[in-house]
Amino acid sequence: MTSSPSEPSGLRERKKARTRAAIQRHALRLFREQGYSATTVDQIAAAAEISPSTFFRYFPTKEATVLYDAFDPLLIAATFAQPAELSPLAALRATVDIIREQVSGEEWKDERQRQMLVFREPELRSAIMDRFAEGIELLADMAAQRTGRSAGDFEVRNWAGAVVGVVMAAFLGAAADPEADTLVVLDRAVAHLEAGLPL
Amino acid sequence: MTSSPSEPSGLRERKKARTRAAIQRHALRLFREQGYSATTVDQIAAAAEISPSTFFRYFPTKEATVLYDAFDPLLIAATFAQPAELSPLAALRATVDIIREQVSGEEWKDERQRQMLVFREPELRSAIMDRFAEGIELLADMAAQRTGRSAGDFEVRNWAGAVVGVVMAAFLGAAADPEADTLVVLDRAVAHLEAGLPL
DNA sequence: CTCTCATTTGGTAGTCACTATCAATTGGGG
DNA sequence: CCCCAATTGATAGTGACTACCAAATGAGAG
Repeated sequence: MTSSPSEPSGLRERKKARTRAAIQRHALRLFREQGYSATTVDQIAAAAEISPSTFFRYFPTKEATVLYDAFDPLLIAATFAQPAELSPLAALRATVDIIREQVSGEEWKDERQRQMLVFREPELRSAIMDRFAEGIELLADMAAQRTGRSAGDFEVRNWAGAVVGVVMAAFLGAAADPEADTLVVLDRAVAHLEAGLPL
Repeated sequence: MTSSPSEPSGLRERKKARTRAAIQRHALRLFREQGYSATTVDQIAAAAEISPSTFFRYFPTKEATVLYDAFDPLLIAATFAQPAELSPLAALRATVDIIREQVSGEEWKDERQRQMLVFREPELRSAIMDRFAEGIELLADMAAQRTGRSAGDFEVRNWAGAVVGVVMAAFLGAAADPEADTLVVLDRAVAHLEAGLPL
């Protein structure tokens, strides 16, 4: 993985990337050690050896250091890339499988840490919940495309809401249990939804 | 310390209730007139003729002035009060009907205003999304009670997630459309979910 | 009716996230 | 080697929110 858009690759860019990574690393470490709200931006900046001003040039908010999800764009791209003949739910399931294959154990361990932090800290949780709301739009678009309906269609949006809700419950549940495997929980959740949510 | 709950008593309590209502009223008015983030707590306090210190004695945060939902406890109580033989979804539908009957047109108009504000303002939206997450627990409890399962049961929680997701989508959709009737949208959403979310 | 006491209030000072701005530094191309 | 543009740090604010203290006030006791 080099660079996504044009061809930047100067020494300058590499330094920026390193600074960004350092900020994020120290932020996560401090959050883990002292808790999220007990950690100030100044502390993070000091640990990363930059000025507080510079911190805000790399991240718009303190939240953003934890909230940025590297897998999110990957996940979205993978979902849209699934063969058109798959049903929306089948496309989703295929996406979960892709993540399982492509993400290394090490990466996933870090991601789990991040998830537990985000879903437990109230301040962070409300922020991530908002992203779930955005997820409804995304899923509605995907389902609309796959079924030939409009993205504004009530049933499409309602379906997307249900899927997001089920995913939310899965993440919330997985975050509460340190032993849980998010992907397995996600699989069960989709399967149960597909079966019509029998109780 | 004689009695804490349900004290209808003195002039002191009435004044407090009036102050609280005044803060909320002026806050909502200012938010509507100038926007949420452009309104400062000091402005609200000035409008309500109290000091900023006093503002925070009545509301823990600026958000709280809009976020408190008077119908929420009513709704919860009504749901749990439904006959035990109703299925969880039937109990939910019955609850929506109760709201429709019990809430006056005037109250509902105010509530609609509040909903549109909360679901459109990003800062407020993330806060309300968090309450939806809490809603999962609530619904899981309700469904667990009604089906004789445990509240921690995976399928119960997954079902609750789907319901909350569908309600989220309904509110989000209704907030985006000034003409929409939230309760009607809610009815359609539950019906569609009950039908197994066909696309 | 008045005295006392607990509650309520306003004011002051401080912390922290975040914004705006400006001067100094630094990397890179010519 | 030098100049330009990007990057940085420092300074000064704003606004939400907390901690604290001292003045005002309602309510019950005498």
